[in-house]
Amino acid sequence: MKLRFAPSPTGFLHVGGARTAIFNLLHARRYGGRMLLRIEDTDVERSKQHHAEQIVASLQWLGVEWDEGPVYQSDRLERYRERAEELVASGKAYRCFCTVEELEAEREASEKAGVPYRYSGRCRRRADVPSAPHVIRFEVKPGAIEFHDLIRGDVHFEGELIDDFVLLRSDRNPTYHLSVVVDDIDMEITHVARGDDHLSNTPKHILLFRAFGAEPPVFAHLPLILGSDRKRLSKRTGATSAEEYRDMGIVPQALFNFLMLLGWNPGGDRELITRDEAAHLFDLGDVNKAPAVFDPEKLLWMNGQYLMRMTAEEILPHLLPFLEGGRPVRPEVIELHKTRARTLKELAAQMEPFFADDASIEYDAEAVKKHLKGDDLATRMSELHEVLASTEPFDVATTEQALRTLAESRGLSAAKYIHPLRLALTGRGASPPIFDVAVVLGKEKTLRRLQRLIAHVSS
RNA sequence: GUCCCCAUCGUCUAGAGGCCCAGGACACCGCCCUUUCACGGCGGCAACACGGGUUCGAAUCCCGUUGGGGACGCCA
Repeated sequence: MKLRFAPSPTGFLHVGGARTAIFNLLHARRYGGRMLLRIEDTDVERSKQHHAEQIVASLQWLGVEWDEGPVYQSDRLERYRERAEELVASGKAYRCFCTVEELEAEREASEKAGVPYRYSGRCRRRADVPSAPHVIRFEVKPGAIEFHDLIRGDVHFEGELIDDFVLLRSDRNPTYHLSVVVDDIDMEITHVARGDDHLSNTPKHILLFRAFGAEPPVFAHLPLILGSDRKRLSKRTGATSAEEYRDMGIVPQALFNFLMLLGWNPGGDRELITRDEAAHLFDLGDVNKAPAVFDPEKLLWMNGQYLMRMTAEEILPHLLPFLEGGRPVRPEVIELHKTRARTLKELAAQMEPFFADDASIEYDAEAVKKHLKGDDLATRMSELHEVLASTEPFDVATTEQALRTLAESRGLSAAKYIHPLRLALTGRGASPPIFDVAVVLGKEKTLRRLQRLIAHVSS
């Protein structure tokens, strides 16, 4: 068994493409098959090398591995020409000398007449004049074309409704139909899992496989991923590329997991599942037929679930790009925040107070209004400073005990000390448990920041 | 327009004739935990598009309607 993911390098890795890659990989892994990465760059106008590189990088980031490739179709142009000529020689394809202008005129005329356009086939019997510019077209014979799709079931098309499609363009470069089929034969692909949008191309491909005397592979057409507008996911309704999700702080494992669940589920009520676990359960035949709407909100939730389950060491390499100037981060700081963030970006922002200079802590206006009040505030904080200064050891239990004892001795609630202390240490109204914060910050910084708050409220 | 496909809570889905007056998850709303914020726990809101069949019995099978999507390139 051998599967392939075959993106065309005309842009970034689209999440729809990413899911196709994931499903191909999972099916291959499940059945001990191989996975090929093939770059379909036969459209010289639109294909760009840097896009190919970005796609490769995105797949690596996502954790989609391949056993062969990447193979570039642009390296195999001669092979496609050769095979197209074979079909001409055997009478299954013919040279068409119609110009693009002529064809456009025909198309327009049909549209005006309100009849579905099909190429007239008028070049079919034309004598060979190979020196003049021409394309090579495949002759589609009437008759039903049927195939079994792993996801769609039995599908059938009428040959009468299929155009004589172009195999080789006038610039001698192959079209998608030719290169895909030639490659799938040469590379011994057994299963083709691709987007639904290719369903209507499949009968053409089957005809080509047969014309080449090859057995068509098993097909599986994946339903599309829709945006919240229920149309093909597009920029209009949100981020569409894997890169964008990486840049907003989504961890690759979470995106992989989320995408995998669009149209498939591992059974039970399980939702959090790793790539390697899914590799034991996945089957293309279990994929849903209906298209799925991409819900960014749920992806965020899932990312949060991954963050809190990952160790600080696992998070760190992903987090680094979100930290200013590659600052050193202690694992304890990550541990303190990872259950509170849904993205790496949020995580980095929440960790800010731990990197900041004591002098650069800014007090959140709303929190100030709420917690920095009372005539005795300065006194309270001074006493707290005094108590904490003599607290030994400076650990969570001891500092907490010290603060509570002080509060009790003054007949005040602990909150009267805790909230201002949080403001002093983080500048914010919300943070991880304050004694954890103090301990991770260390006695020195804690006292300095508290001192600074006292100065602030005394002035 | 022509061809093809799809149809369970707002969203992702479970469901392959009786186990379902439909289960889980996200989101939302309560409550609990917590003198913050999260996490977590408990509870709530919320769906079988519609109409005909078939059957003792239909979310599940068939037909139609409606709605949605995709494809109709010398793009992939």
